[in-house]
Amino acid sequence: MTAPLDAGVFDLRCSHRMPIRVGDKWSGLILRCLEDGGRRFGEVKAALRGVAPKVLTETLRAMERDGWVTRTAYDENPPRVEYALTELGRSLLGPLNAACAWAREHLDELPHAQERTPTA
Amino acid sequence: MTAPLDAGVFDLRCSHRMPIRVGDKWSGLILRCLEDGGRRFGEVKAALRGVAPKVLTETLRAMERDGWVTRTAYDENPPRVEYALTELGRSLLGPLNAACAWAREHLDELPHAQERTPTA
DNA sequence: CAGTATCCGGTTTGATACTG
DNA sequence: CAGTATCAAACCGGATACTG
Repeated sequence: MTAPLDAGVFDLRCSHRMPIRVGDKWSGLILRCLEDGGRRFGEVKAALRGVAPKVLTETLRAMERDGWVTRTAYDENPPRVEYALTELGRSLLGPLNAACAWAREHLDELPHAQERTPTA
Repeated sequence: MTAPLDAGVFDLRCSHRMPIRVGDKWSGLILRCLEDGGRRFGEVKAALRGVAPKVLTETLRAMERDGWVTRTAYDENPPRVEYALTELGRSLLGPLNAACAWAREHLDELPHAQERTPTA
């Protein structure tokens, strides 16, 4: 099992707000959540502070449909479900890192960086 | 003056629909419009077939505020306005190209590529 | 725990017509 | 030509409560 996700993970890896995003509001962040290994629904939800369970489910299902993540449900009680990146999903980390690198380098040049929509 | 924009430009450079986008719906496309030099409002509008003038204006103004493009109005009649990339805006082409490269390479692996929301 | 079911509000995008 | 004004719709994204 991988280390628990630090709640401040996104502040550490790359700036939270960026002018480039993957798909919808949460997909890029979820990619980051899963890059070190499979995570449970609750883990991802906790890392994405504030996301509604409905929205998280929708996003994860969309990513599953697109072949970026796998969903594995274990028949236990209480239930346990694990999400993990596919090879395809992992390949998205390349362009995502390029975007994060750009943000780290140029974010301070954006006059209105603080008001932009939240992204990955 | 640069060559007129081919109406099919986006089909040639990289696939029109991508899982990564810049900012809002049109910003990435506009970046592509301007990468070969300044363009007039009407040129960009024609290349982005179907965009409402209101939306295009809003998007261009937002990009201007963020320091990605410059707007130059010539006091002529009929009026002429030119939009061009700044150095900062040009630097976005790096990550954008990384995203386009990803799309070219993996788009056929996306089960639902056709139904995704339009992006850059 | 891992979701569904509802309801809801705001932002985003658009169609259309008009103007300096 | 390069926009603005107005109106309308769609589309997220979210709050909250509930369930196997």
